[in-house]
Amino acid sequence: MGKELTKLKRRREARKGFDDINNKRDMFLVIHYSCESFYDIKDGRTPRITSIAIRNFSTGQTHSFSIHKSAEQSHVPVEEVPDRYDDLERQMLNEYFEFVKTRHGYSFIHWNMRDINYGFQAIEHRYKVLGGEPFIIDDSRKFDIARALISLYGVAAYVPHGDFGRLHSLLDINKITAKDLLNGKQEADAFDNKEFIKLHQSTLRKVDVMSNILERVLDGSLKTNSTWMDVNGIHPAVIIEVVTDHWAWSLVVFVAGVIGLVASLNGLF
DNA sequence: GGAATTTATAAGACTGGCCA
DNA sequence: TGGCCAGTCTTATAAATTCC
Repeated sequence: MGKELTKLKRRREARKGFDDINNKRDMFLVIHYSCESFYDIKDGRTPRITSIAIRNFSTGQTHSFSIHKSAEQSHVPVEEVPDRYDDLERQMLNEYFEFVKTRHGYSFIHWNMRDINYGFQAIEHRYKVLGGEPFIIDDSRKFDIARALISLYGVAAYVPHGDFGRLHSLLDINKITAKDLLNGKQEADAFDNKEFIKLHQSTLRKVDVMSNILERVLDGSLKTNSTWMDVNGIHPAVIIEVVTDHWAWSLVVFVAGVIGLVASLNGLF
């Protein structure tokens, strides 16, 4: 299969994924989380999780888990939070995994949460480090909206990466207000400055804007830099590959060959 | 800002058809 | 049969992408 056809296939799969979400909106949860900077850790441990937000795509009800919330529940003053990071992070992740465990049949819509560096595996790993036994969400219940958008609109065309990632660029293009929303660097700085409420609000805001973007994809109103041809996968190369790859084309060539052979034999005899 | 992963491109190896 | 050429496939490398 040619590369244009592969892209076309991915586009169809992404579209099907979005259709599934649209048909079962109440069974999808939008998830995002914040953590320490990936780069500033010197002792080799993985970055701490600072807050997690999970929003029901249908109802908009949002559950959140954060270090500062855990601190408040345990009556730990903000200035003492760094000394109690392990306890508070563990408490937050206890709540998170209890929540996830009770969401049978739900699927999770996420933005690039796909590896041990940043993703579900990273959260599970942190919980293990803190002595917990994580509940593993099956990969079939995860939908990476960032990848799906690339499949749907094209990797190069749809939105620039910009200084703060594609999510921020997408918000700019669609004029979605980014109030309270921090970029990665700002989130890392907020953690260093113990601004946990800011971090929490940013995470909540991100699941909100992800829902907003998803809603626009489903109703077809999302603005991107992609052309109509990019979105619909109509290019001369695609047409050529469809024609040459399709079994019907082979059949046509075969029949034409037989007819030609018969005609030439008739000419001989 | 770091590093792993993904994607795109280039280069080389291989295969099959054609012709002398 | 051997050499040449074109097309295809595989591998290697480079560039882009990604998260906080």
